[in-house]
Amino acid sequence: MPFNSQRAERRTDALSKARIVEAAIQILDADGEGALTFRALATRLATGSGAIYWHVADRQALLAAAADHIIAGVMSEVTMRSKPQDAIRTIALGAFDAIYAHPWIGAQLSGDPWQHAVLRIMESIGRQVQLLGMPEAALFNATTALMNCVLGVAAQHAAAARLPRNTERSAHLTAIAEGWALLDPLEYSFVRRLAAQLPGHDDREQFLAGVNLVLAGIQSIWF
Amino acid sequence: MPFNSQRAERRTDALSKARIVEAAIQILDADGEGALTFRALATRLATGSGAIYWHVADRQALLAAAADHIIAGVMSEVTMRSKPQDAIRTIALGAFDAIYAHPWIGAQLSGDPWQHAVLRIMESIGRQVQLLGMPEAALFNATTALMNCVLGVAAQHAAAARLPRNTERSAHLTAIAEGWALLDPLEYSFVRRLAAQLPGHDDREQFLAGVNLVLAGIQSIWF
DNA sequence: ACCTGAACACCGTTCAAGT
DNA sequence: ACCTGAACACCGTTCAAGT
Repeated sequence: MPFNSQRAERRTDALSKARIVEAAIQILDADGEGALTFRALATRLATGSGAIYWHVADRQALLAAAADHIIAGVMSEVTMRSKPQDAIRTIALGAFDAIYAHPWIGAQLSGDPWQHAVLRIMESIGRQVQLLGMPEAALFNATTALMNCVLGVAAQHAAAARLPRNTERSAHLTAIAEGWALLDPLEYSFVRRLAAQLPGHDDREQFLAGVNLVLAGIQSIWF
Repeated sequence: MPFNSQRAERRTDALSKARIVEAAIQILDADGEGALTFRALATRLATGSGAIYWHVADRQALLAAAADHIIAGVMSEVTMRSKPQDAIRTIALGAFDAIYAHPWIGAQLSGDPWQHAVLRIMESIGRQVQLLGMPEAALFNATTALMNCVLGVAAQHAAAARLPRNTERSAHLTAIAEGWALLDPLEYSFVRRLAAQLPGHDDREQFLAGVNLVLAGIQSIWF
């Protein structure tokens, strides 16, 4: 019993949205999106599965909160002193690294680009786009185009996010590469040509090239 | 009994992958991705739920086949006589229209960008990019950037795809707009500025502007 | 206010049994 | 070869009952 009943006794192990989200992230990182069940989560938190619903609306909200928690951390770390183009690259790479480190975020972001985590990224990027000083109507287009780079990598990692572990994920990638090699050489000449380039290819570099391509487009259209 | 036993008697209602995919598309179009269950599909096909597994590996393969069926139709309709930039716009708009008409395709494409339907689009776009005559190493970047536009709209429609009907989808959009209006004006100044622009905004035009932005970037970097 | 955990209403997938 | 449909092993979510 607390001797001061005005300040509620808070047990260290009391349930809270923050603790639930933290546990969810651990499960997601360790075993992928499929492993996040309310039963598994309840077991990890040593509680009943129904208790989670007191703090979180449903599974979708839980995933959104988990993604938002990580994206919020990444976006708050980004400090801006450089010129807008560099800042945009930094923000985009921050999002890329978050998706790369937590593939389930890829599935989550690309599965619902209206969720809070995506808005956070868009706000960060959009502010820098504003600084470029283009006409109002163009802001939307430019920011969306940059967001597409982020949603693109998000999608690329979405499928892998459902697999449980890194070892199985690399197997998944080689399976994809093999699938490409089996495509009809005439009907899929271009894809096969890309497939040949795939082994020595750096995801992050490729992502940055995409961002730079959009930035170049912005530059050439409005400046 | 067929009087000619060499040519197999084919009952009009015989099960086949094509018929299954067709029925699946009807369900998906009518009631969204959530409505596509093997039980519902079996009922519509007047068969047992297990029978479907004889023709389709699993639910994921069924969705991929459904998406591929529609994308294949769209891509084969695209005839190319114009210059590559125009052809790219035509292909991209074809993909856009398919996603717009069948939002579940959005969820499907963005959920797994290594599936066949996506490769189809990439092949079509990539061939035109080749015609632009840029260096080999740049082909990958340019095509991926254009694919990002497609995956971007795909993602934008992914969330709506889970809702059942058009009426509920428009309610979903206004709910999103209201959510944006409630965001902290200081922390989300940019997003709120965009939200104001949202009502009089044309998705298709916006999409095309994104494609043009990337095309302009390609032009300015390599030509 | 917050937590418990059994119960409900579903799923995808499998498989012995049929034709 | 192809189909049937009950059975299995799960889910998310609810809710009466507890503290």
